[in-house]
Amino acid sequence: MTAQKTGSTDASDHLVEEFRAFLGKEGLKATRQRDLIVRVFADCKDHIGVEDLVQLVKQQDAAVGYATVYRTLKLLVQAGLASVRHFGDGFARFEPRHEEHHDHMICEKCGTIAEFHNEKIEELQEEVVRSRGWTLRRHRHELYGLCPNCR
Amino acid sequence: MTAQKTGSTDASDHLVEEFRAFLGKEGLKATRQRDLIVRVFADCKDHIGVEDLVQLVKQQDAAVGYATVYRTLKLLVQAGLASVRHFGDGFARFEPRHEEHHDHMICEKCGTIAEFHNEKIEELQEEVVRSRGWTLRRHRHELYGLCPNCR
DNA sequence: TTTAGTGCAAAATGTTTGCACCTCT
DNA sequence: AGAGGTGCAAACATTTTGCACTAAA
Repeated sequence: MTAQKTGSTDASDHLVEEFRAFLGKEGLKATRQRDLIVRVFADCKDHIGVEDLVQLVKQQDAAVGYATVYRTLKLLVQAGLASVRHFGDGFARFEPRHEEHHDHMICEKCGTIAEFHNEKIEELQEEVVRSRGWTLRRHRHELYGLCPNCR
Repeated sequence: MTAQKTGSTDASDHLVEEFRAFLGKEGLKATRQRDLIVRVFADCKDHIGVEDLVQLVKQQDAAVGYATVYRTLKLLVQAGLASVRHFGDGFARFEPRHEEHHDHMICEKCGTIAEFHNEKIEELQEEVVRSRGWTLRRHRHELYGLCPNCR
């Protein structure tokens, strides 16, 4: 085998597996680059931007280009294995899809991103939507403020 | 006077007034273009994109350029008279600042945008943030789904 | 061997900016 | 007169795409 597997973990192996399954099902091909990108993506911190991800990937294979990373992330999202977020700073952030849904708190000073979940809010959202005759498919709920360190 | 005032309303006159006050206070100048842009902005439907706004403005003065519209909107936001929203479709939407805060419901099929407000959700947000030692400055809460017509 | 993927560079998109000229104050 | 504004086109930043070449299946 020629592909390196530096930094592989259970989590990344698992995501690579799932992604390969998706590719197979869709008649798409598994490639060295896709495996690498997905593995790096699975192991890095959440809410990573493409720029940062490319840097990490290039540490293991300098030949991988932006286009491939963009294309792979798009496929991951289509596969339901990742989700995109736009926090209004101009570029997209990606995170592996978590089992449990969560929303985000963003520190406007240091940029820290934390996660939160509140079941009551989720229920109220449903209620708001239903009472107006709409159907809820997804939502985005972001709280911007100052984290404990920056207050 | 040379500036046209087609379509002027109480609402638009009021916003123009406020904006002029802001400009004066900041040592900036009131201009024909700024008046026009603000007037059109105040009278059109909420959540307008720059593209659409430019079209409306050009109907009254074809010489006004994109740059001026962008610059004026930025000033309006700085003045606290308008706010920007990014709904993830790539371009910014603007709306005049309302007295009462509200959030948005977006139809994923026809693009309709409705507004909602739920005080209980607002309180729960505050609680989430406070319990983690954060301070809430602003938030974004968007519900994506299907409107009654598109279900 | 056929179909899809890759890397590059060019294009596209939404937004900002440099500059010569114009216009408020 | 002088500070600031405008319109244009060029610059930007992020993301997408066309194409010749390469690699899975």
